[in-house]
Amino acid sequence: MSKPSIPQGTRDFSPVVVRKRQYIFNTLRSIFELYGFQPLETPAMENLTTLTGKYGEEGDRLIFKILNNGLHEKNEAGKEKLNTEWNKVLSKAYSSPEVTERALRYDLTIPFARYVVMNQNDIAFPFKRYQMQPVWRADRPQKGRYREFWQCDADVVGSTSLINEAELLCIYQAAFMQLQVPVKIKINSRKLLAAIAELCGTPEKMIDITVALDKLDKIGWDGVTKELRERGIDDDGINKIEKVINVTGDNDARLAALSEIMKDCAIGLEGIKELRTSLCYYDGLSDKSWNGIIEVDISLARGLNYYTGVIVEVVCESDKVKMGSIGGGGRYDDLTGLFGLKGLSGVGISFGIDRIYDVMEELCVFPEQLASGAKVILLNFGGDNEQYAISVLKQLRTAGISAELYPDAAKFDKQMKYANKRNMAYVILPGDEEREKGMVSLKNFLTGEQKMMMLNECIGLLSA
RNA sequence: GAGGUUGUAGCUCAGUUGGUUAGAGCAUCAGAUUGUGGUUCUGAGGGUCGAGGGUUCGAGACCCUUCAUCCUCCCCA
Repeated sequence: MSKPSIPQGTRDFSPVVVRKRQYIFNTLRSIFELYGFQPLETPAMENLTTLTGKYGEEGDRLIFKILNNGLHEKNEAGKEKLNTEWNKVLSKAYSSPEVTERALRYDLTIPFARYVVMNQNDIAFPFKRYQMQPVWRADRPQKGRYREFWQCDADVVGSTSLINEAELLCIYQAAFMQLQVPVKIKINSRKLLAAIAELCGTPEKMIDITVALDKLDKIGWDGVTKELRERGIDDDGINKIEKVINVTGDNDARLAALSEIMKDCAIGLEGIKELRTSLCYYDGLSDKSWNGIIEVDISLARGLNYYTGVIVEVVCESDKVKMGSIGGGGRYDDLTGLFGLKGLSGVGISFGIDRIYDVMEELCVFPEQLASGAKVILLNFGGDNEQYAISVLKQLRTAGISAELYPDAAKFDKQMKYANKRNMAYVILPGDEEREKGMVSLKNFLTGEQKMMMLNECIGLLSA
């Protein structure tokens, strides 16, 4: 049995799918450029030491490691050493430079931080970059989760201004407006979550509280209560958290109510002030014709530990589609500190390309013309007619018309069927009669209409 | 890391309590049709039933092992 296959959790993208994906990429790219972001690409592989320890214990296990080449060339002593190291690698989540020194990138953020640190002398800060590349995780694939998937990030480093937060919100707005995906943008601040932990009298349990709160959508308040208890929060604390997450009304009302609850908590007030300022800048920058909403959501936590300020998440708001988060991001105060460059603040957002694709497919919002391929095909009647077809083909392409010639003088029926399957808009039939008259017959494949005409007229028609 | 699902033609899948030579649709190729496509009609090719072992007179079906696959939990995007 030698049926071909592809590795688990990877996908082929057929022509139509690639066109649709490129439509998403192109849309996002043009928006990033409009906002002054610059493109960046980094290698598929990084040094393993760059990646390990950055994603937590769980994350480290999911890094795809690349086997060193030249493993067989060791001398006797080397072989023995390699053998012991190899066994260690096999027995647990462990890595050894003897066996592996490189790994596939796990996300775009750490390579970006690495790039910034390496090029700090050349970069003009604040540095705004966007990056759209595949990343790899040795995770167990399941629905909507792959071992190779694309991330699309936009970050600003080297500025603490909340104008950046507002601009990133605008980018989200513009992107989902253009892609015609109805969304809600949820916004919160890690400082408010820290304030909650402080209110509970357990500031050191902020991570526990955020992890539990993050599940509110999934497991409901009862589930969260249970989880909070397990994580060592007392009833008094839980009551306070309940009070905070039950704050309702529009964003102004929510923030006002929160500042009342947190009036004695400096970090909470700071978080509220930041949210107010960000939303104020956003108000000045945003497109008022957008019909989505931005909502302050105190239960929004985001999994990643490195966020320190404002955090956002985008969820699809259509009745027709059930989909979780399709984007998210936030501010992180010291990401480059991991590589020795301290005090550089950054804020970034990410688009979940694969999920956005699924949502758009479900909502049927891809432009229709993406489906068609080349515009016109010339049938091949062989002999002199083939020569004639080639001269016509050349003139069409010179005129900028996407055209192709059926390469073999196959049966007429077969060529027509091919044209049909390829979704061609037009067919040109350069046969004996056309060649002798120096004309072409152009058939509109949608209407079935066919007419013999001069090539110039044909080019004019196809250029329209 | 834990639990479950499914492996039969290129693709999607039928296949009865275990019973002769394993089927269908789609796709491919040929013909009806030598310059008019999507619809028809006729015919053809194509399978070590994921792999290995076992039970049986007899296994695609039952048992064991193994590999692959998809899904759920954990975690994440």
